[in-house]
Amino acid sequence: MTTFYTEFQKVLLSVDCIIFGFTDNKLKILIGKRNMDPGRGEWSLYGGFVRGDESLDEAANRTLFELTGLRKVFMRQVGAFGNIDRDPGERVVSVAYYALINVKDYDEELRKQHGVEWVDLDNIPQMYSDHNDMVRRARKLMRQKMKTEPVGFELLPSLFTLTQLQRLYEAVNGEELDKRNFRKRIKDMDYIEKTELIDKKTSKRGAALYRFNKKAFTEDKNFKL
Amino acid sequence: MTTFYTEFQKVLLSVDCIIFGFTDNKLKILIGKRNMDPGRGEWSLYGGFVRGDESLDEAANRTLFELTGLRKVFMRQVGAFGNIDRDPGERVVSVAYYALINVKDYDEELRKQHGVEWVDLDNIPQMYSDHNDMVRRARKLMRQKMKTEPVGFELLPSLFTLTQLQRLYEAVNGEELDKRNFRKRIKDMDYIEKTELIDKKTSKRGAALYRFNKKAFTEDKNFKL
DNA sequence: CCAAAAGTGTTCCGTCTACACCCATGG
DNA sequence: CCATGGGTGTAGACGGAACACTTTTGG
Repeated sequence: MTTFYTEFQKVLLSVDCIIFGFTDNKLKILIGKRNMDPGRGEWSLYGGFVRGDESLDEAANRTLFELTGLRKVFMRQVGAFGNIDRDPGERVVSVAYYALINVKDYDEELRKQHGVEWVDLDNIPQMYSDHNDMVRRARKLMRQKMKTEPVGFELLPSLFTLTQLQRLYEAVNGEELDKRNFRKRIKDMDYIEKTELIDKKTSKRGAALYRFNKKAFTEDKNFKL
Repeated sequence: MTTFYTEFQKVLLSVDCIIFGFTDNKLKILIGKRNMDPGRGEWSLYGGFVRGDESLDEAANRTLFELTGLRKVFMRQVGAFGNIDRDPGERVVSVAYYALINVKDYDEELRKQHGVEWVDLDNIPQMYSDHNDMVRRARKLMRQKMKTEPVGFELLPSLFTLTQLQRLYEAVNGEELDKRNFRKRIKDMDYIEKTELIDKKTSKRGAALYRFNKKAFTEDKNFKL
């Protein structure tokens, strides 16, 4: 391979993952304490370096897989973070990605092994470098996406109750929603299908379980929640 | 400076600018033919490499300045583009930025010297590498921004007529708007101020010139157009 | 039998949309 | 005097918001 651009400085590239989950009616992200220098011991997003044989998206997916063992996760780029001194060592530019996962799909043992935990989005500690900025921007994008595209289901089990779904949207929007209005809107979406199954865990009466039918949802339908 | 991360490959970083302008009632972007290898002669965005002593935002602003001589331009990051083979030479990861400028602020001589031209957004030729993707994503973000924040004025002279403003929004939305409804909405925005000045260039009767008062606009006002 | 969550419609109000005519002036 | 773009109000449709009671059943 010929070297065309010799006169410019090269930099290290990393990816950092903002991994959203939903438990106890709250939005959370996965963070842990750094176990390497620089910044050892500080709270931090999970990340990794981009290898020469992979694209940025691939690096992000691989990194997420390393941490969670999950594939085919919904992921989107947040953006590149490239302030000169963002990393106290040498220059590292990082590309942040956010991911939406169902908390129950993440094995608790594996989570502990990696030393990461679910932290309430409204209670994020001071983190290493510019990681708080990354989370802020990721959250904004995620919220936007949730409003206009049916991606919330990525945060729930494949079968869910309408109350669960409502609590999720309440957590995202940061405000309570009217139950009847919410359910009315859901009823209009034929790709959110009621099943015959009943969930008895959360109430004595039992709540109908619903399922998101990805195939029935086509892009042209305009989603609003 | 200590080298902490030795085992990872470094890459070249560039920025590419999607520079939006508005003339002849159409949205345009500035593109030119590449005058360097690889890809010499192909249509391309204007870009440059990121130096060791500047952040990504600074690199983007510097690059835009080199091309246009303009400072303090509205610019936003589009994202990082990092497919392995996006550059036929060695690996280059590029961070795209979009900018909104008033076409008349860009000196025609300077433009010609750089060999770039205003090309209709709906008529973009095949471009070098992934530049068409960058434009697509930039356009999406720009459209989104224009709908929810008062940034359209960046594309217009500081004094403008309501018809100009309407044509701009029509170009962005890709559909005609009702004149009376449009003007009604504008009237409700007290930070779009009518001046005593009259523009006689576009009509015999003359049209009132308006001005956007940045100070009068506060973030809490929710903008919708 | 009662506590606790599930489930279900209607009315009201504000917002958006559709729509047509007069005005001022330069050529 | 007429062609051209500038400027103005109202009525009807639609969609979103507010709101309370009945059902089921495990303990």
